[in-house]
Amino acid sequence: MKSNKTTIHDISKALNIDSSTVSRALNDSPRVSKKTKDLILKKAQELGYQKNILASNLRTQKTNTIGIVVPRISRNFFSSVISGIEETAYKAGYNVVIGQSFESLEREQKLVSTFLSNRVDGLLISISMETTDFNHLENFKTHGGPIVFYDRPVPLNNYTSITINDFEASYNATKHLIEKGCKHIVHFSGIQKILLYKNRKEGYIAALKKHNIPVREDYIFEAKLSENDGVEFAKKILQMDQIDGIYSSNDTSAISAMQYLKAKGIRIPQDISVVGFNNDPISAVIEPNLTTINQPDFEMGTIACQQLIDLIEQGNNHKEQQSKVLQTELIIRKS
Amino acid sequence: MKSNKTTIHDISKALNIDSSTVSRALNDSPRVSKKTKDLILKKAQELGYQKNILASNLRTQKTNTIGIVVPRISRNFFSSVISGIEETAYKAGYNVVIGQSFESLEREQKLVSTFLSNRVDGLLISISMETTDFNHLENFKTHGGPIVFYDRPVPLNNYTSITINDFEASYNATKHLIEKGCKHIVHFSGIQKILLYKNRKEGYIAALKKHNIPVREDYIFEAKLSENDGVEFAKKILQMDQIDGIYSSNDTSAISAMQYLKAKGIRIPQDISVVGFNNDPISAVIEPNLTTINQPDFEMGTIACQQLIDLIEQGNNHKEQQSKVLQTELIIRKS
DNA sequence: CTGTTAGCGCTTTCAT
DNA sequence: ATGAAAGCGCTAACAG
Repeated sequence: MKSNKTTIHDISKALNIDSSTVSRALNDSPRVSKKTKDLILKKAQELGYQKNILASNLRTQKTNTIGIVVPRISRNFFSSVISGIEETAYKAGYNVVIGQSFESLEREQKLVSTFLSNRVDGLLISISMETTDFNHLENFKTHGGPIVFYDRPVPLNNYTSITINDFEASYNATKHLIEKGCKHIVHFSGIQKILLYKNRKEGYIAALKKHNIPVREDYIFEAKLSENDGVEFAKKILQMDQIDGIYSSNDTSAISAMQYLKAKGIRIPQDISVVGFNNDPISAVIEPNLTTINQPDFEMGTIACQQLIDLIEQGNNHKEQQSKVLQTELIIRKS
Repeated sequence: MKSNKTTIHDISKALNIDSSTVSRALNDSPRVSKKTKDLILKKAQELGYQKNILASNLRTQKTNTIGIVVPRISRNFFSSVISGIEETAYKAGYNVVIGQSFESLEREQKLVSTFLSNRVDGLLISISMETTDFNHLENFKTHGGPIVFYDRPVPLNNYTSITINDFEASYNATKHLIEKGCKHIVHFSGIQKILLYKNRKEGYIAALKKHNIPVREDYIFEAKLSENDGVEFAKKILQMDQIDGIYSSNDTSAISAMQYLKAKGIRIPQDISVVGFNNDPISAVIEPNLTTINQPDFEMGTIACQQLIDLIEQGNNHKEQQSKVLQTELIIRKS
């Protein structure tokens, strides 16, 4: 009643063919004659046979499963990445299991440990904002399987990672504002411990320097995690006179800033240009004229997943790690 | 190198204790003395032992894993439900695997079949919009394990389901508009084959009738799936004179309608009241004054998951199915 | 091309 | 309280 009891042995008995042959036939091995194969397949169908993957996995020491660790699936960027991963994984015959870290190191460690005990064949991970210690990942690599990092850069060598060229994206965004004539550009940034924000800030600064615009520390707003930061940012801006451009590399605070302004009935003046680092449709709705930096999210998923599969399937052949840096695209919306 | 080779037999040999005792100790069985238990636990730690779940699962015929089928994780409502599920599942010692159907019946069938072969202990599913045939689910129930449906109602008996009282939510939303003085209320609806939209439409109609307001078919806009429908809706509204209220039970088209209007620079006049069926922050941003129907998303996840776990753990004791209908809450934003 | 045999690592009677 | 032994269902040498 409970379970689908038909096993290869049932087929084996019914047909008087050894179970190993049945197994081979079911796996479409070339070492079985077409005749017996057909016979077996027919019988299998008839008995409603379904392979017991647990047994198969135990035997082969392979689960054909990829573990994904993601900060949170509700963020548009990440859910697109996941879709890209799924697509690639399924095509290659892999399943995926997803776990959310919710930006907590502790949860991330638990997830990785769960994936390890569940013997996923490899790991795709975008580290949490809290993650500065990488023991759990080193451990997974030694005892579990290959790891590919996506989106958030890590200060580690000998790992494959698929990231976005944040520096360049930031540089271009800032350059875009400068070319529109902006001279006083505020930058919404994030905690500098996180490489991503650091790189973006550096891109911003580089663009200013290149165009001989003085870098003013009071134009750089560094958010912690909370959304309150956005409100603070908005208030600060309102008190500043000369601002003619905003470049945000931090969605969360930018959105909350905009919401705050909107709630107050304040519109960002037309003569202030805004560029946001954002794949979320919400930003386009708040500011239809916002120029956005488009990140290749789905593509990032496909590439990261493909890399991981390559690593899994080639075994530990000491192949060189092949990290990739993807480019972004500046989407300029017209009013 | 590849795998964490330590097994219970290694511990067994190292300590000259039978592997069965080791197994018992590791599972904290009361039938092992505290002394040997401590000894074994210490050794296990020392050797970096990690249980091979695959073997354990094979033996026990249980994976401690719950399969979740969701139309798409990027929708805010669903990602909240998932968070609720995860929370409950982890607390009870279950893992979850998530699969997206992308509103396609075919993908849904594949997912369910994958979950079946992977021997998940039970299934939580919100069916795709295409799903009118339920064989894959009947099949899962017979050969796999219990199923709990969440959010989207299904025309099946003998299944547990956690849904929202769409009729009442709709009724209340419409009533709210009527009480604000609206007499010409447009309703954004969806395909009537889908029970959810049908129930919502019925709630809308019931409220009108109750208050002696004529039901006009030309006020009911039925969307297919595409976002274009929203644009059509917006255009229609612009051509109608008397409209003083909008009640949307269909997020997708409502949002696209609003985006269209916004892009055209048209604001919904203050004298038109809008109620939306929406847990998505995007709507609040588009229309800060929008009154929304708040659905208990996270809670739905916890309840559905708990129900499923109960079903899994009680076995097939023919316990009655306990479906639940959750209530919504009308969130009235003040200008 | 097919059969024999052994075993993946764990759990679980059944003895003792 | 512990040990012996069997087996979950599948796959993979190795023979023939």
